[in-house]
Amino acid sequence: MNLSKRSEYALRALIDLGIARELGRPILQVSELAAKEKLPIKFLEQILTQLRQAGYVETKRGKLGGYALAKPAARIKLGAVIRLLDGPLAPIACVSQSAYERCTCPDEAHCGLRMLMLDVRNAIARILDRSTLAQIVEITLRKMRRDKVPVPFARHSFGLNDLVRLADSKSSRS
Amino acid sequence: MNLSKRSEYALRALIDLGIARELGRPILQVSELAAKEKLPIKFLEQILTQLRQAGYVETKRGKLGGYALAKPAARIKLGAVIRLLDGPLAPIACVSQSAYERCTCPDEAHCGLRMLMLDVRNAIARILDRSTLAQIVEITLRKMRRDKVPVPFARHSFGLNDLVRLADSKSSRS
DNA sequence: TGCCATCTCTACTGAACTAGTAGAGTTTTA
DNA sequence: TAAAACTCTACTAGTTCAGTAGAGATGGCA
Repeated sequence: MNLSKRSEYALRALIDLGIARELGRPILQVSELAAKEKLPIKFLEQILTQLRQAGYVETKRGKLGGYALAKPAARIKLGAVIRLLDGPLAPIACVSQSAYERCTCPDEAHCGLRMLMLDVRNAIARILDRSTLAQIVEITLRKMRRDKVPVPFARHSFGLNDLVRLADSKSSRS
Repeated sequence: MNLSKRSEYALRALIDLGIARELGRPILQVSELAAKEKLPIKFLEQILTQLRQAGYVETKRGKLGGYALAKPAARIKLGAVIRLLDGPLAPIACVSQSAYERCTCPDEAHCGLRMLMLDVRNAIARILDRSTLAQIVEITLRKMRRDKVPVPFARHSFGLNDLVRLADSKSSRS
């Protein structure tokens, strides 16, 4: 019943992109994402490429480039993301909707194991196919604000980039 | 979200043993189990050994030996069997009850991914930790009888063993 | 007693998968 | 034009999966 690291990192990255957009920073760089989640940068890059090819994110190349969500967070279903990276949600192929395969049991209609696993698969799919990135982002932000935890990617939380930008604007004005 | 073959075969075997006991045949041989489910016999043997060590089945060695459930089917929780063979039910370690491990995210309490996966883990556990072998066996048998499908391991479905026994009893009477 | 069917235990293995690493190449901006 | 980003392809060490193999122990029966 494992979620692979690929899927885990993909979801973390999407959630971060969702949060950042919500806070007015639509584009994040791989290095930022990797740093925040402490992920190997090259591996994350690969995953983001996969997400781009599937239409979840879009990229801006060159200096000041980065990744952004390619569609509204409300239209990104988390189940679909996991299916993309990890394959079917179902514990065994004979109860998969997206990748059904007959199993070796003589009579599916009277297979106890199958009935059980169908329940499990439906329970998983009910959660994952209903929840959208927008929901997760919203809940996360609400919780953080309620608990007065500093929100990541916020404009007002100054990072190195902000300092640089500030210095630039000052020097150009002088 | 995969169930390994190990777990799958273990559950199939347990269900078969449960059905067989219900029909008055408490002991089955590996060869019978393997034949019915079309599983590699040596692999199944390994799995049954594991089930024995964990106290789910007991064995009778020697001629006419075989495997039987070691406790009432109502006391065998399917979640526990899967945990034994496949490890924790949770998709990621930071939401596992049985094998919790901290993950790399800075703040678990405000991790969106964690909230989602906690939901998934609970949904899975709710099903698997509540359902017992007895339930599965009962449902399976009821369905089979309702649909008039021949029930496996039944005494009245004559196999080689029955013929032998019949021949024996006849010759002893004559 | 000896035979044979059964379970037991340990070791091995090929294939696939996982979680990366490496590095040269392309694009864009300042 | 240099630097900072993304892009693409290839490679890999380690682990897991799904078995296979075979010698050994045990118990029932003739």
